[in-house]
Amino acid sequence: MPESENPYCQCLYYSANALSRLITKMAEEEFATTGLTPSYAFIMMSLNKHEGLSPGELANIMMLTPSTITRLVEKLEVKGLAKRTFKGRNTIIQSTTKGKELNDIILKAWNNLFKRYSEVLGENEASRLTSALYASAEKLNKS
Amino acid sequence: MPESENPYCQCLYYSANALSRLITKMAEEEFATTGLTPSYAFIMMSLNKHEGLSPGELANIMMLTPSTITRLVEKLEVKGLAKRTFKGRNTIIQSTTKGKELNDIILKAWNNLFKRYSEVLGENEASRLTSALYASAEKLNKS
DNA sequence: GTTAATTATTTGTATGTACAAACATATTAA
DNA sequence: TTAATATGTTTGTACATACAAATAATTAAC
Repeated sequence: MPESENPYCQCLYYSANALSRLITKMAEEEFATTGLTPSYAFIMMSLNKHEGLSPGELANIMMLTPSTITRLVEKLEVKGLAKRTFKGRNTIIQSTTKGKELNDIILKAWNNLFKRYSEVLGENEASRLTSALYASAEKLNKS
Repeated sequence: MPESENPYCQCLYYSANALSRLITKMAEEEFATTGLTPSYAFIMMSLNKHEGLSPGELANIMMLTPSTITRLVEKLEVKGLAKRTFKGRNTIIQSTTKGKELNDIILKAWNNLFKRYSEVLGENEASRLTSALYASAEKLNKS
């Protein structure tokens, strides 16, 4: 639909969600090689980078809520990619051997995703858009 | 988290989704006065503007799938805000009197949403970001 | 040292969204 | 005119995510 015909195109809520759905679909396609959907893949990347993270830390990194992290990690445990150890009121989440073995494939998929949307949007435009999005998310997060 | 510390801030998937969740939350707060969540409010605005839309048309306007539209409209029917009439394989969705009465409140909420995020991001920056998002969504949609 | 307040995590429940399959109708081709 | 194909919509099912409440554990206050 051409911009002039869409009454919602000047609404940040509408446009941000439209883009989010499209890029999520593309990410799902690219991460399919890993057997994971993007959220899970991002958590695995974090766990493979840092040896032991709490749900709270992971929630911060991912900009998700702790309860969502719990839900996602439960499923990674079932797949044998992550494990939790409970210590008092704290939980430590770690990648398993199987999880670490996945890392290269995940990074490759992530890179393919980057290349794919950069081809559609142009590398500079994609980069500019991403920075602007992240900066705005930071501002909204703090407001 | 400062940009330099976040390894995902240069990923469009990550940033777009982070922003999407934040702006959706803000929109939910602003549209709360209407008794509707943002998606429903947008559908009502469309129905109040065009006298009779098919699920397919509505899906196009909203950049959602027809099945999602069916689901949303079913609930608007339960609330007495919309009604469907079936004609052959086609469906026509219309706003009810009760739905039309909501229009002013919805438009006011939408305007408040605009003002609120413009205050946080700056009106120019918000406007630029929205245009860039919409343009990119269009490109991805066609690719 | 016991009580109160705070913090970290998980659970119950709800919601928006999509995909694939199922229907139902319309259109085209033989 | 029947058979084959295409189109529009709805249903079954699944998933990521969040909120509010429940747990559990730590820290602070008296």
